Amino acid sequence: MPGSKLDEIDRMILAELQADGRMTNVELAKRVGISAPPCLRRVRTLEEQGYIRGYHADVDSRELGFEVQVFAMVGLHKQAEADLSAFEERCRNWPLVRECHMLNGEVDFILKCVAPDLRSFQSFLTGELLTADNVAHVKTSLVIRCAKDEPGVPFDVLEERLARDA
Amino acid sequence: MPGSKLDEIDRMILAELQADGRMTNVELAKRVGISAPPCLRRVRTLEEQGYIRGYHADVDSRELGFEVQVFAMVGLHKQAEADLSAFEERCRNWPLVRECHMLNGEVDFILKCVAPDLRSFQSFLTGELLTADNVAHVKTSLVIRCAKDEPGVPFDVLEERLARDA
DNA sequence: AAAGTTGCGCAATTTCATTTCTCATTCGCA
DNA sequence: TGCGAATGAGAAATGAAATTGCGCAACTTT
Repeated sequence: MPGSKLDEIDRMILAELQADGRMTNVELAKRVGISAPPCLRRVRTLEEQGYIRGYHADVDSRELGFEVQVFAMVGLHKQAEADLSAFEERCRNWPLVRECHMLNGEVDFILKCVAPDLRSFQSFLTGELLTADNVAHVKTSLVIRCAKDEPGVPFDVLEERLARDA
Repeated sequence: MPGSKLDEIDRMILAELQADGRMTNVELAKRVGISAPPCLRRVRTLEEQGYIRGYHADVDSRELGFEVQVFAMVGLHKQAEADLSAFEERCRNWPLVRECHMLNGEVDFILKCVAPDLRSFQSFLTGELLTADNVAHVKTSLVIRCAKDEPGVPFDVLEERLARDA
């Protein structure tokens, strides 16, 4: 069933695959201490139950010519659900917007954007984002450098917490 | 050599592996239209040259009990390089901080944090972040919901751009 | 305590990854 | 124009991994 609890081995599997998504199943099985077939069954189950959403290569966007990363804080005029959804849908259709999170507080959304250069970002900003319907104000901040970028779950914190609650 | 330009096939490989990092090499080769051995060689080369930084399972942190996501805007008192680096190093050692980006403008850093619940985030905020050396002010925003989360490169934009420049 | 359920490991089969060779194309250079 | 050398593709072979089927043991449930 969806929601059935994970045991120690499942969490180890998730941690290993988060760290290296292309690990072979036999290597994974060795690391978590069971044989390959049950290990593969567990992985499939974790995928079906949604614990694993997918696997992705981590591609260096700067190497590919996307030199610019920007965080954009967006405020809307109206915040009825229909307005919020409409803006989210627009974000999903803007390829330069890679993330769109709705926030509490004065700012309604934060967007993480990429662009080949400052010029094309400005073009997107003035031509698309600022002129989009219902957008009240946008404050942008250029990313100077990135000190840490590890999307995912801090499994060490999770284990601590489980140990404490036990 | 590092820096040698990518051709059409290389970009297709990157796009495919970004979309599905566990694709088998034969499937990948079929999709990009070459045979398996040269395809594997290209993948290895892309890895060595740093175009591919790694592969990761996309694990659902909410399913694992991390209910809370927060963006934290951090300002420091002093911004000499040593001060900036020191703060970055601290971020790398905080497991709840998953991303740390240095920004231009009034805010010095933006952090993306996760936590099991609000209480443990508040505890981190007051006990660690706010009391850390050189931290002047922190403004936090809770993530209400996430409309888009697709880290990586918009390959459609890349291809457009290459077609235009050609 | 018997029956059902769950999950493991072993063994066999299919599929894939990886290496090795050979061949075609391209480019520099005489 | 023609001769290597280099680059990169495909074909075949080999070894490793993924996947399936099955039996067994432990734990629940009744």
